[in-house]
Amino acid sequence: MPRRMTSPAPKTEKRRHAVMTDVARLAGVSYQTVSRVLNESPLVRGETRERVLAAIRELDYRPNSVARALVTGRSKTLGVVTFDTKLYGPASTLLGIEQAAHDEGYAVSISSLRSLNRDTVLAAIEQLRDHGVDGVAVIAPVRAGFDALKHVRSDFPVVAAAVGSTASIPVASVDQTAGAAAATRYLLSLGHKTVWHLAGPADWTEAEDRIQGWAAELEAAGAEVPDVVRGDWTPRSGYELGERLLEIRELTAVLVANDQMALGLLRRLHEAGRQVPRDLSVVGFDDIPEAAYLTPPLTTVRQDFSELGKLCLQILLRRIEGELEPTRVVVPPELVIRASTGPARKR
Amino acid sequence: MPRRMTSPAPKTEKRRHAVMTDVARLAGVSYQTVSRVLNESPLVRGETRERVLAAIRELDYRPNSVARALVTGRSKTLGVVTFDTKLYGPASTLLGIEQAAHDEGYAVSISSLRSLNRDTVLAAIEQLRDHGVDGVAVIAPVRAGFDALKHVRSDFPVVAAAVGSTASIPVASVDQTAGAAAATRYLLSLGHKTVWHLAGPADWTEAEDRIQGWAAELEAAGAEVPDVVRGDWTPRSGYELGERLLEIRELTAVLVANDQMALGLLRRLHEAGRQVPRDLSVVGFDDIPEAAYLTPPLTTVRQDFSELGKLCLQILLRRIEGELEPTRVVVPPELVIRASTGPARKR
DNA sequence: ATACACTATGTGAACGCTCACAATGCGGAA
DNA sequence: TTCCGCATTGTGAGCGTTCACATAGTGTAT
Repeated sequence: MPRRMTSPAPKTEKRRHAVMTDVARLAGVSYQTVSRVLNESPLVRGETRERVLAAIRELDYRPNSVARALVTGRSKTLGVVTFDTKLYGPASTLLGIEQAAHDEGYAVSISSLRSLNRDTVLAAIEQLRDHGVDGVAVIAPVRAGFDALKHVRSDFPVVAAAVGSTASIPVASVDQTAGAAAATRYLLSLGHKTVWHLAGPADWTEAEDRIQGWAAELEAAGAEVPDVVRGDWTPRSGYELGERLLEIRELTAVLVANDQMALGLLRRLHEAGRQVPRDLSVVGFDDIPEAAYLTPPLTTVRQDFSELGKLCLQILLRRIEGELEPTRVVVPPELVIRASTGPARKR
Repeated sequence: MPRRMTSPAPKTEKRRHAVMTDVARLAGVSYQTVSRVLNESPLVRGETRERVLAAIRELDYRPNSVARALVTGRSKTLGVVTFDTKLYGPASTLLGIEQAAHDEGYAVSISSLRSLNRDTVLAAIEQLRDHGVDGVAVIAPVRAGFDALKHVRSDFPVVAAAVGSTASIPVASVDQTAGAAAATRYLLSLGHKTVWHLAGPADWTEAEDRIQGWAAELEAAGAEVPDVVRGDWTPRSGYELGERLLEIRELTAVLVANDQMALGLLRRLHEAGRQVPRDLSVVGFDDIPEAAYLTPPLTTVRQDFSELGKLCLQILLRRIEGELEPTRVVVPPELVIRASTGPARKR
């Protein structure tokens, strides 16, 4: 029985790693019995099990998950496709998914995109699949990413995190519309005639959802719906677009689509000598850790990203188990009132 | 030759996935020739290669990396152990490693710790190893994490990112000492008698390195070395410890160990009516995207985390290739001067 | 011609595990 | 006693690759 490395052992090389046969031999059973113990089969006599477990401990045996994956077709590994993990939202969602996955005994492979379009998302999913993952979660809250998911072969489990609202694919998301509406409602309740909106990029579905919630709330209140101003999520864009907002005479309240832009805007307003919230109220979105310590502390809509990640994972696991219908789960956001909002100033 | 799923096919289930034998059959060669084509062996006639490639395309054949991993013992997957990926530094480093790894054809499995000590780090590494990764990078810039690495069996490739300076293990790090020294030197050059330091937790090696750089620079300049004040990296702690700093009469300049704490401190100073930089100069560390848009824009020490990630990966790959001696690489930081620093005020 | 070095391709085995089924031993019902 | 069923264990095969070696084919120095 010629092994790859035959008996005339070349170096003092110690046995790389114990395998199932080694354990079986030491315990005086067959490899199959070892396998049964490992898989917690009830068909093993208590005493035998003990003997096997002892052998496992003695040899410091670790099951080879690659071999197991080969035969079972399940790797107990999940893939996550992300974009721009420096952003607080994606980073937190990833973390949520990852920790939930580990709790369920899954490893997590990530693939972070540099550019985001249908092809890159699709390619990343395929690559993960080739690496043997059992399913993939996509944190790509742009329309392109969401389109991509429709093109994944339907027998491969995929979920989307925080992708927009109109989808035929399984999705976990924060209710952006409700969040934006709540913030808008709050500002109106403070006496503001209307609320401006510094939005995110048009291809981000969550940006669109926020616009929708904001506009709907204004309309419901009979308030004017101003044109949206588009930023790109960065503090820089908030700063630069502050310029534009400063020109608007009647501006008394602005809903900003994320905290980072709000931060840039706050800076610009400060430079222009505008007082927040005396002259102008500002609401952000996300509740980044910094939000409470800005000047002034930022009123914002908190998103529970780790909850989102958890739910996302649950959906994915169910799909892996074979559930077919696309589940959709929504996490409610929460308005956190701090010091950047106040009553409308007298005109 | 009984296959698992025999000819009396149960459902209209189409063939799950083409395998090498299918390609071989279609191309009229043996599976081994297909393997050779896949592995770019020169021992294949051009015409044969073409035929095989055509068959691969036609069947949409994808090599099964799990099977390959089983036989080669290489999975082309790397593991990354991280802590608190919501923090800007770790998140960015992870991103750097991940993207560099993908460029090299490696997949990346992550494991993010909830608590950080020797056992959790070790357990995470083992778990990744059990899942078949070829090597592991640890982003755990605390002493405990670094201790853990010394206990990993030496035949398994491991690198540390940004772990402190005294190590017998392969490490890529930013030169914290130099960064802190540069910032301190700059403040002294502005005429400040000495510089206070709001440091990070004592078990973080980068916190200690920064303290060391700061203290050394003060000593070199013959300046008094005040007691350090300890924060925990959060904006909250910067805010709360601001209280303590406010009591110090002679305080004119403070070096804060990261931007988030600096942000909290700035907030506290603002509340207390202290003007930055007129009354007090503040320098941060990291250059988070928000730093330029704080009030005032923060002078800080920029760390190139993605470069760090890249280097980290290179070291890891070299180890996987069999390099033995622990390489150590250092990335220089950069002092970014903005508006939170200025000349010392008259006492 | 005969051997000798290639080149190009094929065959058998192994990686470490799980699945399907066979084999063994035992107690109790017939 | 004889047979059946059940609990327990073992055997053979196969997952989809790659590695090591064997074989066939071609040209060329001897």
